[in-house]
Amino acid sequence: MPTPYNLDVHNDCTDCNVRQDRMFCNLGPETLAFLDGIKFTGIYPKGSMLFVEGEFPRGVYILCSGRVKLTTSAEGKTLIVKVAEVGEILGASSTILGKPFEVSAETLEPSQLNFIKKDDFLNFLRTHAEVSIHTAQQLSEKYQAAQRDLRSRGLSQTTSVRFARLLLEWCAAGGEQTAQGIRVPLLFTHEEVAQMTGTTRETITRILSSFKRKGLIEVKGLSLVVLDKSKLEAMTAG
Amino acid sequence: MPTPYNLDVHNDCTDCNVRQDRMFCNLGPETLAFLDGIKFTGIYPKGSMLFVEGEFPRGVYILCSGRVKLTTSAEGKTLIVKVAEVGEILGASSTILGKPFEVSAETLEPSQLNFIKKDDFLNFLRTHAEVSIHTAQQLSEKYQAAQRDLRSRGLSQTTSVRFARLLLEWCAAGGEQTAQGIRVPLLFTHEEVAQMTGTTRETITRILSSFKRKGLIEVKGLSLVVLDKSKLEAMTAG
DNA sequence: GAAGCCGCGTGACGTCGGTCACGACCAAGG
DNA sequence: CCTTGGTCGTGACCGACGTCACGCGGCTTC
Repeated sequence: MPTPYNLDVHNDCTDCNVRQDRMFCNLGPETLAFLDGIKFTGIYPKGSMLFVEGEFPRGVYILCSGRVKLTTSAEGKTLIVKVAEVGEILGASSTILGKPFEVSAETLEPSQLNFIKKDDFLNFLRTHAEVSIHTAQQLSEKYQAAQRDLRSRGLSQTTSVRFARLLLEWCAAGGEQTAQGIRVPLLFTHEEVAQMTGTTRETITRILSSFKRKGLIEVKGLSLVVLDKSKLEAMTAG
Repeated sequence: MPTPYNLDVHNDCTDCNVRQDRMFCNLGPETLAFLDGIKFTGIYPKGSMLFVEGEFPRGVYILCSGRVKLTTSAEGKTLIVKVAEVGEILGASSTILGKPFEVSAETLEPSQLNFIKKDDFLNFLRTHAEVSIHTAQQLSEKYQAAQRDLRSRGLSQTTSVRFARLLLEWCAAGGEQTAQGIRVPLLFTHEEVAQMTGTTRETITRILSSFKRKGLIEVKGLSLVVLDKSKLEAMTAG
């Protein structure tokens, strides 16, 4: 059966095959059935704004497939806080606190998300301890990730180090070991990378050339090869 | 009855008078009684290390009175991530995830904390939905605070702006309105302020003098008077 | 009172990186 | 064919801030 955007749609949380450890939707059968009753499944094209910074939350989204970038902006500049992965819950902290969103969420590719209305979600938390705990786990992970980012920003002054760290994250997430080194796909433009590391496009271009000159990396078409991972790691440590 | 460090000790959570909205320990009577059964009250002098970055969590602490600073360090430098207030729970995210602490916690003054062992805490979460929800709320607030910090660091390049933001936070938290302006106590050394804003002691000294020269603030002994709050706000916005 | 130590003020210097400006390259589309 | 728009590369400039160095005042400790 053809689906919009060639997306593999999961209609039923109960027999969803992508549920795994630590994902929000990895719940017991009774709880999943309840979830099926309150969720609204939606398919979104690339570039959809799920919610915008400053807006009051109407509910939470669970990312079933695709990628979503979380950003915050001021005076023209944008900072990409995080790129959410499958299984994450988006907007939970704001919904729980009833405070405006502190980030905006935009799909980077066609994505499937389940929406849960605010009151349904809060009630879901109250009545299912399991869900509260999963939510607490997700929030803990987000908190720790933010913490690591803060640390990286606050303690390592140079942009090169932060970029090296980002490269290593890419290796860990989507790296493919080859003879020459680890190949990672280039999923972002220099501009976007700049927004992730909190710098400018020009600086990213310059750091890339400097890394190439030093023999740390190589760019081959649409992918990047990390030639000397250990040197990158040495940079981020020292 | 004299107590160590002249601290007003709360032995019994059930009739504790400092519980308020949004604090972790603001719970129903049955839940509080349960909490009383699993907690260990401790009094700590100034400078006690409650836990250290990298260590595996043995449990969580609830701050009953006093102030605790949360820090992270690398290569000699230290970043003060946050100063915890009464009612906060410390170490929750690491304990929930079973991952090592990503920050260190040190008392800034004599403080009372209740300790809950890891297994007791996790069981407390599972059996009391109310507690899970409170924990999720606390984590949401910490997450949002970290988010705001990240935003401030990533989008506003100048240190003056971040310092202005910190000043405004102090006004909101412990400010006292007077004829000339808002008086806030100077609770930290320049070095500590530098560690909060991610800069050096010298820079803080210079920014302070520059703010004085511009007529924004005045230092009177052990307190600081904000003369022109609106100008500070204008800085942080633009 | 002398000798520390600690927190603070300030000057000189170097550098990382933001800003501006311009040109090359590639795709889409009239 | 030429235009338009987006991404990438690179050079020139300069301002903010980290680093080093030193002096000063106050506080403990002997």
